[in-house]
Amino acid sequence: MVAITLPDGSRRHYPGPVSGLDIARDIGPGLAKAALACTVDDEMWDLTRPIEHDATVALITAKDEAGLELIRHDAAHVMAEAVQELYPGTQVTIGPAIENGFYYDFARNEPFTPDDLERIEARMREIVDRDEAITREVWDRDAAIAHFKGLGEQYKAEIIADLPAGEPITVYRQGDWKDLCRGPHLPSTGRLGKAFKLTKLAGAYWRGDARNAQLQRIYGTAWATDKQLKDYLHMLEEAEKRDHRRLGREMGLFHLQEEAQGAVFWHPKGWTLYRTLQSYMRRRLEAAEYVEVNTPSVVDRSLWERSGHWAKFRENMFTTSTDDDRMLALKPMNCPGHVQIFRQGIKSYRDLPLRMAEFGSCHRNEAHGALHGLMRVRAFVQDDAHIFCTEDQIVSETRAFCDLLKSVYQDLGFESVAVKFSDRPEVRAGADATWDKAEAALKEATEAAGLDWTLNPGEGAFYGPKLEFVLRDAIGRDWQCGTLQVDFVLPERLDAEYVGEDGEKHRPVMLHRAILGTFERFLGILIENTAGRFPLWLAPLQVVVATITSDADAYASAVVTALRRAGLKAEMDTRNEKINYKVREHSAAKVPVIAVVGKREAEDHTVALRRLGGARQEVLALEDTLNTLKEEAMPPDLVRQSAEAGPGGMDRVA
RNA sequence: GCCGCAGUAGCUCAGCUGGUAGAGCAACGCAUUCGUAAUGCGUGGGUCGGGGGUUCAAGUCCCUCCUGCGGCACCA
Repeated sequence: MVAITLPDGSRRHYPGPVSGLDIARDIGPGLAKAALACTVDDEMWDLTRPIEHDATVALITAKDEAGLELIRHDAAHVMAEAVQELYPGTQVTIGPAIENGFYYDFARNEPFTPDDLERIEARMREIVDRDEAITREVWDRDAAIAHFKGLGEQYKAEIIADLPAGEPITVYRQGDWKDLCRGPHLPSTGRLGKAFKLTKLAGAYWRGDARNAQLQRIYGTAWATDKQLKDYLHMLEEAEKRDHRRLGREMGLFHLQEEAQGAVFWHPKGWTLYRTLQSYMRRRLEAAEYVEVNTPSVVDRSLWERSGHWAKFRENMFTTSTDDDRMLALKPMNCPGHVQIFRQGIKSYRDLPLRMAEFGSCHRNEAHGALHGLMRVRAFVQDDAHIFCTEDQIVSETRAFCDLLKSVYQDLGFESVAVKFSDRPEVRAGADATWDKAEAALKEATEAAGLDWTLNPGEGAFYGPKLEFVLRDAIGRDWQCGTLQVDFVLPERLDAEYVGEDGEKHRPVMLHRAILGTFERFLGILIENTAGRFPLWLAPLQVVVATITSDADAYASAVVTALRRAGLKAEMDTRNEKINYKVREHSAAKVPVIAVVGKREAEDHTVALRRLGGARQEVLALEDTLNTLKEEAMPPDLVRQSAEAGPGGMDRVA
């Protein structure tokens, strides 16, 4: 007897071994048709694999996230089968499901071309039509190695040889094709459906190691239904329109050119945006009791040798030399400079925590292939700061930092942030007890700030654990922006010390931290996140006053002057064009507010306001317009400040 | 840095198997004074990414370098 418990708690009894498919049929033909796999005691199983003991079983369909993952994984297998049919001699390696799709890495001497993708996709559809049964087989390890070696599949043989002893070696057979795979899989290739598409071709190193051979990776996307596929492709097209490189050009924010690879030419509007964000950050840091400093950009090699950068970071540093042969380097980070300031004079425990901020211009010679618009540049400015504190202050400082970060992100429109917690790596400096303390402090503080985090095991810096705050760009790529790193090493190397309560000298701990990360990257993300429709307080051009006919030119000029006096960034459009044309153009340029003035407005001293994205207008008296827009354009931190000041403190009550 | 793809006017792109560059938008000029997402007509604009080669002839074919794009590796 086998007793099967279903998710709703009901129980079914079977005389002998039973498969997920049997159970599904038992429940109903609809489910039998929809079921793709099942979970047996929370472990994913093939639908046809016999269950021999009492278990809790849940059936998985394409509506489940797990079902979609199965579809994607099968798509990878079907693609591999198609590739091996079309291009004999190609070796298969690995092919997992990923977010939105799948890939498979192949080893083949000839490169695949975009035309090949079409052929492969067509063959995949044939394989789906063949509806080959997919069956699971457990093999003997040596037999499996011999089998794949015999086929010339060196990579597969290597994978099997590296599997931990005791792990069952499962081979999945679909038609005449076999692949080593942990599974599970769909019952047959027909179940995959045809809502898939091969999307891109790329190189990828075997086992992700640049010292290994480079394989050819084919990416695809796969979905349960054609509609889902269509929606996804549409979403990608839409996302492309908000690419910050495109919007940067269209909106006249910045440009890049080959003579200064990886460095940004900020145009007036872009630089206004940049400065607005920087002013905001500066106010936030000041309010959080940071002090701001500025340290040299070009620094003698000897300092970098002492800090350890010369040994660890040399490849990424730009260097220059003087006539007397001194070797200098452009700073890639601000930290050594900050320690130099800390070291001036004697510091007491009373000076700690000392929060030292700098919007310092840094340069790193990033690998050519790593450059990417504003997201990965060679010249950048961080909202950088180093907190010199005692070990006992790590918790409170981290907590304060997480709170500040959360508040800043919220102000800038990011409600949820992915937080990665990277703990001790194998090779590290510092005693285990110190690491225990630092890791516990980081965790506690992150949770106290209400941030959800995931563990990134062993990925911490050699000098301490770190938090990474990751934001996502328009097409789903993740970029690390904020960070907090606990550092026990640099104060030691650069000999930072303070006098404690006990009168003895002690080493401070350094917390390296940034919220935005770099202004460049953050602005790239911000442009994509807002699709260029910045909130009024950030918009580099807030209002355009557009005239209907030249009769209103003088009044328009008065309105612009009044707006500017009220602190708004306003421009005037008195061109001899129709109002339709002007509205269209400024809307396309994503100007948040268009103030239309014609004869009527000039006579009544009013303004017809049109908001970006809205189709309606509201006619307001000029005075009201000024007050309304002034309020709306107030940066969020100042809004809070004036609210705290209470009624009468300032105009605005949030 | 590695693999693949691409580079034609400010932008988006066309230019078949080699015969000497084209459209739309933008810009500029003229006309139009108009009530909320494109007024009409006209004009100018290109060493076809750089260099080399093949050819009577190269945007088109070959080599090479540069840059960009998509991944991979890297991201202290």
